[in-house]
Formats: sequence, structure tokens, C-alpha cells
Amino acid sequence: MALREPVILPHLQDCGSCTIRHRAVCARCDSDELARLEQMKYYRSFQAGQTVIWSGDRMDFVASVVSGIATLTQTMEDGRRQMVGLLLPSDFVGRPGRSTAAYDVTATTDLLMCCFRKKPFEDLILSTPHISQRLLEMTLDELDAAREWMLLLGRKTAREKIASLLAIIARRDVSLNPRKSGPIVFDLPLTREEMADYLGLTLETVSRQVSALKRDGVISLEGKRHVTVNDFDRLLEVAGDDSDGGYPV
Amino acid sequence: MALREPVILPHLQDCGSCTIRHRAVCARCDSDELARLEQMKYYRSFQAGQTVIWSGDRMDFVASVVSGIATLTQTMEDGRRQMVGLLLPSDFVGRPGRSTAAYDVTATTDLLMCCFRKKPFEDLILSTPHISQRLLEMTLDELDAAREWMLLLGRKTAREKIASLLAIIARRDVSLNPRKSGPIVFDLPLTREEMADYLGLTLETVSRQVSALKRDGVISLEGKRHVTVNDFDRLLEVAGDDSDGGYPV
DNA sequence: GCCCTGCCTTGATGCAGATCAAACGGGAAC
DNA sequence: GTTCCCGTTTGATCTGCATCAAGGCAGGGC
Repeated sequence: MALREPVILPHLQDCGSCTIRHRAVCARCDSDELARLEQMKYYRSFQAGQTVIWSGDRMDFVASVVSGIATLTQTMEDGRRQMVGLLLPSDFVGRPGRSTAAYDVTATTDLLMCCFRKKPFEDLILSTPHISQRLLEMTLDELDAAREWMLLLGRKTAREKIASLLAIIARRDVSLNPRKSGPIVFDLPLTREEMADYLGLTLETVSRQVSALKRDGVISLEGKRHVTVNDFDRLLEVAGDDSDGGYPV
Repeated sequence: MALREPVILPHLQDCGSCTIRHRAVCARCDSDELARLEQMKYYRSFQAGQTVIWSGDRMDFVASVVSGIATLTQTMEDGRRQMVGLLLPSDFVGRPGRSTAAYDVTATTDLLMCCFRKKPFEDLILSTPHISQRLLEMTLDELDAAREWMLLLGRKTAREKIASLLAIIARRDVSLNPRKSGPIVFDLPLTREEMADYLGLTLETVSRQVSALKRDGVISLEGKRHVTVNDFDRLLEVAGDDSDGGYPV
């Protein structure tokens, strides 16, 4: 198969939110492959709060997030919940070679996903090595992120957990909309309860620790969601991260 | 590239410990690829307790475990440690496309690894789609395991954590040496401290909860390491796992 | 305006697991 | 045999977070 100059899938140009990560899957596709991808693709949209798919359900597609935010969660019978992943625009969901969903996938904001029928997608990657290589790379990044999260869940204090989460969101935000300088400002995409589910805490503890970080001047709050990080290095310090700490979420 | 009948790499036959997982990487290789793999491979052995590689070190190989057990751990500056993975025979370690280690890798028993020089290995998988597909599959399994572990670390009680770990080891043990019926018996491959690092607990709590499971008749102990699982379903129940609960470790 | 609802904050109390401390036991060296 | 050492057990106490409970606040419907 001939490698070519990068070609971007039309739907990725349309959606306006395509990122390096997503684009890279398609950048080396030739026009035949692009046509096949176009054929098997379709869009689905969800409202905030809607469930995309329940753990254990039949899942006959793979997808990437075009816009909005979704979460992956696991639930125990008695209702204890743990978020195991956060899907942001360009993130991939679904697993070639598996037919049922392993996690609950829920839209936390209005959500648009670009889906590919699973069977033809699997056939395509079998004959298109650079796509499976790209998937491997993305999966390894996710594995690193999951393992970083294991350290957080197993060993960090509530305060460190909150600071870590804020740092990750801040970092992600900066990389998406690079800014001049000065404080980092963003809106939290998660409720206190969702943050708690992500961090292995209760929502009360999240609330208290966010207030504590505010009281200590590490962050400022305007309303409940709008966060200003006054000093990012200070935040990292509170998070207990090694100086570099580049989460590959 | 022509697919063929399965061919097993000589070194896998030699080492006597090759498993389905490892074998599958090579099963479809043709003789040219086998020769290339043979050329780039070499063995390294470590004593129990030795460090294979430190996080951040240059890592110019990928490897698979031939025999023994190794752990992947992350450490915070103040010494808090979290184990993020357990490497058992046939498990793969290292990451094509990355040149430094992301975790400390430590031999917890005497360890033999079969290493492949990274550069030629990367070149080989670029031209050998079924190997990168197999790596993708293995990585997805590890990701699932990591996420299952996130639920454990974030939401399970100490007692549930211990029971979950014992269940995983028991299950793994049964699948490696299938047995008639009756209780499952195995030796713990980890010290109490290593178990604690894996479970996000202290070694004292591990010790207490193991004793409690023994007192309650869920397991029996002979010495500190030799475990008998009297009733596997009961163990799963204590672990709080959904009935099926097949960890793909 | 009012009330309702969803999300969040704050306070009081309880408990699981951490921490500190001491002793046990089995294997290896002698 | 004795001693040492390491991993482990057990006990006493402390504490960070969960739990239970009561408001607070902003937005939307009427």
C-alpha cells in the first residue's frame, strides 16, 4: 500500500474539532481507504446525561468523539461507582475484536460521536497497518494514563487528588487553546459528583477540598465551575506530581 | 506477506514456558521474519529483588518474560509507592516508539527475560501487521485490567481488595495448571508489602485482612505464603465482583 | 413575585485503615 | 545448639475521609 502525503477525512474537516491525535489515524490513508471509511461512518448525537451504551450491551460500532464529553464508568452491584476514563473530542472508543461494551459510557455534556460500523472497520484495519499502529499508540497512551491514575487512586490524599485533576484539565485546556501567558482559566466539565467518581472520593470531600484550595489561594473560583489557576507550579506541587508529570490523557 | 500455518519461534520452544499469548505473536510469522526475530533477540536474567530498569532510564529493548515475576511500580518523591502492573511469564514489556522507561521494573523472583533490540523490532513490526495487531490486542487487555484495578483502588474496602487479589492469582493459577476439581491451592508470589503496594494499602492492613479471611474460613494458610481457597465462589462474593468477573490479566 | 429542583456547601459525628510500636517465627550463618 | 535477620503478626492509638444532616444559591416554570 502506497504511503502518501497526509489526507484528512472530510468529516474531520467538517466537524472543526479534529485534533492531531484523530487526524493521525487518517493522515496516511489513500483515497481508496478514505472512501471505505466514508462509507462505514455515521453520526450519533446525545444529550447531556444520556447513556451512550451500558456495560455488557452489544456494541457493533467503534467511534470517536467529535464534540462534547463522555465518561467511562464501572459500577458495583451496591452502586459504588468509579470512573475509569474521560472521553474528550478526538478520543476513540470501542475495541476491535470485542462485541460487548466493557463500561457504561455516558454523555456528560451534549455529545456528537462519529461512529464506524465495527465489522467493516475491523476489515479495514486488517489491511491497513498504519491504522492499527496508530490505534496501538493511542491505546498505549491510555494505558499510561490509567496507570498514572492508579497511583492517584491508591496513594494520593484528597487534596492531592483534586489538585491533580485540576492540573490535568488545565494542561489539556492549555494545549487545546494555547494562550499568551498569565493565569490559566477554564470551566470545569464535571459536576462535583463526577469529580468524586473519578477520584475515588465522595462529593462532600471534593467540595471541601476545592474550597480549601481556594482558601489557600492556589485557585480562584467564580461561580461553581469557573476556575482560575493562579500559579500552575504551585498546583503541581500540591498535586504531588514529579516536576515533569506530563499525563498523556 | 503470505500467512502460513503456525510456526513457533525456536526460543519459545526452548524456554518451555511459552503460552498461548506469547506464541500468538509468532504463530503467523514466516521464516524470514523468524530469522529476523532470532537475530535481534538476547536473554537477560535477574535475581530476586534486582531492578531491571528505573523509571526514566533509557530503554533500548522490548522484552517478554520467560520465567519468574516482575513488577511495574511508580514512586512519589516522598516514597509512597503504587504497583501498576504485574509481569508474569509471557507478558510483554516495553513500548515501541518510546525510548525511556515509564516505570520501575523490578524482579520479585529470579527472572529470565527474552529481549529484542528496540530499533530492529520496531522496523519489523512496521512491516509485519499481525505483530502490531497482536500487540494491540495485548495492550487492550492490559488497559482493561488497569481499569478494573482502578475500581478496586478507588472503591473497594481492604477486605474486598485482598479477596480480589487472591481471586485473580487463583484464577491465573488454575488457567496455567488446570486441575481436576476441589480447592485451589497456590503459593503467593508476593510479600505482604508488595501486596500492599499493589492494593493501595499498608502491609499491616494486608496482614490483618488475610488473617480475617482465614479466620472466616474463606481461605486456609499453611505458612505465610501457601494458600488454599476453600470456596472460590465465596471468595468472589467477598471480592464484590460481579458474578462473571473475568479479569484479563 | 413565588416555589421547586438540582447542585453545591458546611457542620457534626463515626469509623476504616494508617501509624506507631512491640513481639513472633523460621531460615541461614556460625 | 545460638544468634541474627527479615518478613510477618498483633496491639494501641490516631486521623482523614465517609456518612448523616441541614441549609444555601441560582435558574426555570408559573
